[in-house]
Amino acid sequence: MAVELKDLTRSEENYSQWYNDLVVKAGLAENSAVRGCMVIKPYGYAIWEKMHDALDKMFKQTGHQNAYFPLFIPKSYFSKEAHHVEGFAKECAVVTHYRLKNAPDGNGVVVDPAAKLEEELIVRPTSETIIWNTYKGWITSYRDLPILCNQWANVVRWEMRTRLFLRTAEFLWQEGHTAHATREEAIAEATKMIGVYKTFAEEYMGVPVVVGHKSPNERFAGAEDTLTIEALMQDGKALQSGTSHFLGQNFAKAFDVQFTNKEGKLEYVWATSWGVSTRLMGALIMAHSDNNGLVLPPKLAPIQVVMIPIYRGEEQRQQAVARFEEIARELESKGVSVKIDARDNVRSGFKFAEYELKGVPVRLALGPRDLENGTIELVRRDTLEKQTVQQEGLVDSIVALLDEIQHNIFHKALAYRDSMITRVDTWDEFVETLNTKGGFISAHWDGTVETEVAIKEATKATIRCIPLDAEPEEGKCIYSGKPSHCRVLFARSY
RNA sequence: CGGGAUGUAGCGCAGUCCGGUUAGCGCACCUGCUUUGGGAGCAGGGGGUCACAGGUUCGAAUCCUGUUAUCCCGACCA
Repeated sequence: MAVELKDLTRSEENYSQWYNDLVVKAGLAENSAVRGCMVIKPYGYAIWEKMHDALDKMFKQTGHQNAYFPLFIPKSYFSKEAHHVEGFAKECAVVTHYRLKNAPDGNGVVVDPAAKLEEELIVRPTSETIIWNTYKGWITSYRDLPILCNQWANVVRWEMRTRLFLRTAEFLWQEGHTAHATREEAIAEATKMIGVYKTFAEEYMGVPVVVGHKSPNERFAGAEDTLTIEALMQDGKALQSGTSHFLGQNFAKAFDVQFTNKEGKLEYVWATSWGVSTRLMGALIMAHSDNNGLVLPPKLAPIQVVMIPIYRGEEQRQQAVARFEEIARELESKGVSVKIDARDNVRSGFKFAEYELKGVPVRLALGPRDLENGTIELVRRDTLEKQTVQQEGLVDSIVALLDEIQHNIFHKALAYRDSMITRVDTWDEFVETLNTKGGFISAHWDGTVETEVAIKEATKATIRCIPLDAEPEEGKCIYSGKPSHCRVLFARSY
């Protein structure tokens, strides 16, 4: 059971190895035997469930309802929106047959050629097409609008290279799909939902994000505008953590979804879609972890407080556990999730290390010395500070401490992120910053795809976003020298 | 699909160049005793189709040929 993280400096090339090691050893996930797919283990799934629950609540508070649409999308639906197909065609898993039969040579089974599907089915890489095909039947009048649906589902994108949580062939996500009577309303919806993501990332995950527009080149296939939240990982690379798309009337036109407006005229419906995925788990892990393992924000920690009895002999063990049970009941009554680890087959030091690896925010240890003195040992995961405190008033101070840890984790990440946004005005500086410091680079861009692509080819850096709060500022494009009206954020990214 | 590498116990590896005892080490696992306030110690034990197939040889983890799988770097991407 012993686990040991390689003590790697996180700014180096082996960051990805370190990340992988951490994910596996903390018991979050592992690669499965199926190519590019991942097994999410119970502890990792518990964190995802916390994310799911918090997000789901936020969606409902903003008026959305959950629904469910098919996993399989007929190829013909898929091809109706030209940009959309183009964007996803290269990474689709396709179902061509519906039956197997015993192999003629008696060795296992083979695909039955007689069971070829007349029309192939695409395993959804995203559900716009199947949903808009369905919405067509739901919408005839302005009275049917808006439709505000969300779906929790798995999707499949056959990526060339995969990485636990960050890019797997199959991943879990939610996708919201809304239909509106006006352009303005749809834009407001897309903006509202990227705001929900920002709130979630910052207040629950403790991960600061920049909200902005994607450049046309990075836009979702089939969208008129893509809004994104961009987070920064500790190795200085950016991670697109959630997107919200204003789809215009593209899908309504592709699927012929029209409604009669108040004036009795036919109009195409306006659409949005928005999603976040298990990739958020990757963001959570990479934004906060240290060389002792995960650091989980209390709001997403499956176990917020772990209690480890210190003892010699069964009698002392029972005494410590009994006291812990009292404290646990009190904590639970205040909504704190606790675990008493009374295992007798590993030593306490092992447990300390294990819960640090798993990122449990607060750890309590209680032994004979404490029982005598009315004290208890308390360690917070974010700073690893250890203190011996009075048992009296413990529960209230833990509740307050969890808040403080949540706050501290976010502000630490925020300070780092802010220190990693560099304003740059020349190409040399741009390249230099990218290669030595990393992080976000705030620079002028002439607004053309050619320049964006050229910069990407030269440096691997892409425009992460055009921040929503970007101040208008006259300047010259970092690459072409042509005039620019505001700064955009560049970074190398996952 | 290009370039590079690797398949030896559950995991991580040595051994391969230069063929030769019963294939080895660390971790994990099992048993016992002692331990228990930061990843325990000692003793004993179990676990192998050396990726697969063929070839060379008295003899192959080691040499040759083919196959296959995985990983890394590109292209692709939430």
